[in-house]
Amino acid sequence: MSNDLQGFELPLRLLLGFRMLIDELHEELARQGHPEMRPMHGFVFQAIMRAGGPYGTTAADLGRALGVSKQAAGKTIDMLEGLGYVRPGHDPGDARRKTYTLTPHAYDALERSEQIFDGLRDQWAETIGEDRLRAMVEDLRKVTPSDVFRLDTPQWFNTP
Amino acid sequence: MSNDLQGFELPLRLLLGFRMLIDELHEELARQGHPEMRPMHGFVFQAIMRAGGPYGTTAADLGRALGVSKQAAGKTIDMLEGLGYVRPGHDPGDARRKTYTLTPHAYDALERSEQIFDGLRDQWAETIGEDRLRAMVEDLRKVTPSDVFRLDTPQWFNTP
DNA sequence: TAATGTAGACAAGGTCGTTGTCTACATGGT
DNA sequence: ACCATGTAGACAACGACCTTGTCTACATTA
Repeated sequence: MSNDLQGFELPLRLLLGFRMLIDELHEELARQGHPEMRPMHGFVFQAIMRAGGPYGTTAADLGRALGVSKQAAGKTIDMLEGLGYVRPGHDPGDARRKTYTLTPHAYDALERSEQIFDGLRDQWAETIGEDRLRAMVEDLRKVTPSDVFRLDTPQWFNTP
Repeated sequence: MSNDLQGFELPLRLLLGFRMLIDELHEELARQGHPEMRPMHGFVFQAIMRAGGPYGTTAADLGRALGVSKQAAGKTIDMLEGLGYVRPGHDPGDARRKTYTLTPHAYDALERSEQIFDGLRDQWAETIGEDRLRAMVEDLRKVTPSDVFRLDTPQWFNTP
């Protein structure tokens, strides 16, 4: 390998780096009591924490945050509810809204993810150096948008 | 934004960096006569060049290279043939093999992609410095696998 | 109070992947 | 030379997940 890639190498390495981290995260999460979590779910949890109002997030909120239809977001929520990661509530100020909030089980997954990511970060720092890793993140911040959550990424690979 | 991300930031920035580059690539490719190309196709082209034998690549070859079934790979090839990016041939040494090779139109897309990526790379270098960009790629090489092509990435987001 | 907009439920359909089956051809051991 | 085994490709059924469209209940604003 590593032949006539040139300009292709930068994007490819970025994707590979991402996939490695996420794959190792989920291997470890599976060992720690979260075998059903999918790569997508981490993003969904973040979106549920951010997108909704004070009483939680609705399917419509989530759909907008993730760039998918409210129906698709609703199905994701159904699955997460089945897995025990979200639970339904309601908004006392608006009888239409069927809100969802993260359960302790979801927060457990988030905390463990945080720790696992920290461990992986340390591994990278050992390999390339703490200063270089810090520089990488800093540089990436400069060339990527700050409004972060727009995750229609799965099918995005197959768009026009 | 940029609040309680911590360990999440590294993978997130890697993904965002990847998406930015690929999105800008395809915007520009669309302007340059390739509006039907999808993010996935670049990987498929690479795989078609690498995976097959001297007479071209079969659907089964492509499926193995991409980590999908031969049927799925076959459908992708059908689409690419419809778009004029691959054309069928045959392997004189094996009558079963229905091979495909890239057309000049596909090579045109690859050359333009190369140029566009170079331009984007230059933009990044202006923002963060040529040396820092070089360091980033170098460092990513150290922490990512060298056998690069395994692109079942789309649905990968939604695996167990 | 009436017009307009949004949440959620339900249904139909599309895209793209999967597995399973069948036939034609290749290959390697006997 | 022959036969068992394996693989390529065509065809079909099916499943996961997304979409659009429609309908009703509730909110909001003129």
